[in-house]
Amino acid sequence: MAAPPRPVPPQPAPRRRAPAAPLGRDTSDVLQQIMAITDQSLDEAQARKHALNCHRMKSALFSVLCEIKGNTAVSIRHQEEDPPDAQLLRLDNMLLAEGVSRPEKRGRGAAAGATATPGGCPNDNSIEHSDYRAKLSQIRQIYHSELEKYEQACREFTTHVTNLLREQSRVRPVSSKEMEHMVGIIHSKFSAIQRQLKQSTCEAVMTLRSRLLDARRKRRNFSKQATEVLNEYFYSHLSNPYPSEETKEELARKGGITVSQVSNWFGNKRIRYKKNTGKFQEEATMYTGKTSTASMARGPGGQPSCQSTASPGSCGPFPLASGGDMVLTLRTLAFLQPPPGGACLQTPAHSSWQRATTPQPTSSPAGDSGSFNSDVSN
DNA sequence: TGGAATGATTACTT
DNA sequence: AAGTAATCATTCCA
Repeated sequence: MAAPPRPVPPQPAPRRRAPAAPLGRDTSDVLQQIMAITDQSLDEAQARKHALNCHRMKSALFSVLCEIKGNTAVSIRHQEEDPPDAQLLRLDNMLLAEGVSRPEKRGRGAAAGATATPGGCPNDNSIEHSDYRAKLSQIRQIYHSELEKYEQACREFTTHVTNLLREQSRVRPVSSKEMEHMVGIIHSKFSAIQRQLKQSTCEAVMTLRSRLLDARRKRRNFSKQATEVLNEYFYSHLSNPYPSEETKEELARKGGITVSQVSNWFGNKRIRYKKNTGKFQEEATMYTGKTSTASMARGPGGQPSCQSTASPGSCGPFPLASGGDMVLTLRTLAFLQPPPGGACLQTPAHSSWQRATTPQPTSSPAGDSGSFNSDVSN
């Protein structure tokens, strides 16, 4: 087998001294002049450039440069298509989702955040998120103006470089591929800047979100209506303050809050009540008075949604401090007679709650030793 | 302005 | 999965 042809070593680019044989003295001079341009001032260079353009050997020089270029075969590093950058894609998606990268639209903006934020009535959301929307709008404006600036600068610089290359192409061979390559480099540099812009915009949006949309930070006290509804249920089911899912839904609807807020409220209430029963006596009295009045007005069985009444023999832990609950007391008395077998027909009360809230004689500010612990719904 | 009240979150238990 | 207990973060009020 014949040995593969040895690659021809690239000829060194002509430096100060031109190859003597094929080129004459004129050409050598011209080349020297070209090389010297880099050491000259701008004005000198311009003058020299003009002189070169008008030089009688210009076309000869051009063809020589073409030949040299052909031989040295300066390969334009093939600019492989960048694979779609995952991080850039994420940034773009996020900016799109936040309504930053799309043109501003009325009423949009924080919608994603608003729907994700639990709690509060819808009005609250719109009021609280208006601040967010305003700030997001500012971010959007800055983002777009910066983006526009970068694009403008990119266009100008590309034009400038292209013109420069076109002009140079009069004295040296510049292929369209080279031009494209150069333009590609410029674009990739500018897109790096744009990525930076996108990154910082995303960070700004994230900060804004956490500052203005974080549910815990935007805590609002429930409306009086909601608190009343919840307290009424709580104190009227003191022996077993564990509303069912359906009841929670109903309470949520009545109070204009979410089911999870109802759950949170009952969780907090149970804990805090258990921890400091005495502190809640006044409140308990108030609500048990209210609900008993209401139930008297409604008559027996007036609370269809309250299915988790205390079971007989596991009466509510607290004495009814207020008067006006004669009916309740009598009803409670009735419950003191355990049914045959003593079985609980109702939802089983949570034993831990009952254990923990077993009435302590000292915890009753009313000191009414004659009254019975009662769940008013009984 | 400080402390109490309160809604939400989190780690853990049942 | 629902509840408890501790804690956080915010709001309210004297």
